[in-house]
Amino acid sequence: MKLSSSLEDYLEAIYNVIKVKTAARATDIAKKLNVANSSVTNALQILVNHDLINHAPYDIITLTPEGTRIAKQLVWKHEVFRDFFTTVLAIDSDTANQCACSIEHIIPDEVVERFVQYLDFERQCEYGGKRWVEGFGFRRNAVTDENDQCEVCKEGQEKDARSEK
Amino acid sequence: MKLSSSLEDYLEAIYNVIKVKTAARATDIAKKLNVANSSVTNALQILVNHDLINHAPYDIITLTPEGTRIAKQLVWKHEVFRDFFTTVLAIDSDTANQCACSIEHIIPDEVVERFVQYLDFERQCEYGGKRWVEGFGFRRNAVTDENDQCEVCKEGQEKDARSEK
DNA sequence: TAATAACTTTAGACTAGACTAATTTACTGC
DNA sequence: GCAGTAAATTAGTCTAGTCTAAAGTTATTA
Repeated sequence: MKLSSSLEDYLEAIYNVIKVKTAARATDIAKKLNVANSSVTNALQILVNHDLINHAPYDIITLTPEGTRIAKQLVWKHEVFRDFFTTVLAIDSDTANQCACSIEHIIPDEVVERFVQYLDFERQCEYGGKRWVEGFGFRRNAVTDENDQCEVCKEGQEKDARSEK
Repeated sequence: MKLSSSLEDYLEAIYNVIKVKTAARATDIAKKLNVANSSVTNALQILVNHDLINHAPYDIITLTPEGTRIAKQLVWKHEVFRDFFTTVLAIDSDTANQCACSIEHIIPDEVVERFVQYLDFERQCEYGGKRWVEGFGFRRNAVTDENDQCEVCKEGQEKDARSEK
């Protein structure tokens, strides 16, 4: 039962509103997603049919366990991508969020896992960490001359040379 | 004049067919994109209206200069992402292509540029290159113990220690 | 408690993009 | 040069997702 990007957006928005307000109203979602109220009503009915939310007409909106599970997964993906874009690629936070928001519906779980592992490594690895350039992200601006070698490479090579003596 | 993902797919498919066959036919595109012939006809009319392809009914399909420009850009994005997924994250080539195919319509140019810079660095940097694990991609499996340090980090530290003596 | 405001839903229209079935056109081999 | 086949187009249908406008429901407050 694969949800469309659009329905995933609704579900995620509901989750995010509930995190702050304990229960969501249609208007909250409409504002958040910048769509008409009637579009929300429409989406809610579908999500109810899929047993992802609890919602009677004119009533508040809450998530079912399954809805919560899926929403959390979406939020997780969103955060992983936002993180990757800002931390590794040093993309500004608005663009990073926008990109995350669209690709989170597309990239399969296994691939997101790889992003997580990669991010973890970057954070744990001494050498990786050292190469992080404030405001530019991991390594992005690190290649500084025509020799195709960054400062860290050169340092490394010098050390290699010394330690091989 | 932003094209939809779907129209971009058609344009890219046309480009790829033309690369091999000098001119494309509707059936080629239909097979490539796995859609009905009539869907292709439909898309072609829109692309003609946008001056991205040359095509008279029942005739062959070629790209206009503008169409070529856009198609090339799409192919470029596709390749950058495929590269990133296979080379850095060590995703299998099918999945990598699928992911590339969907996010190429979404990620803005500036962000793709960052991916390129990142890939370039990974290829140029001695230390980065050394950490590439065959079959697992750059660094992915490099963190091997509870000390949160990979082999390369340790090596590096040992060298640091020796060279500081 | 009645009026009003705010919210929600319904009804109906529209668009993009796909499909099938029927028709039209172009090509190929005799 | 014509018959048969392959390809392309047209016509019409369907779905998902959006919208506006109107009507219905709930909540607030005088």
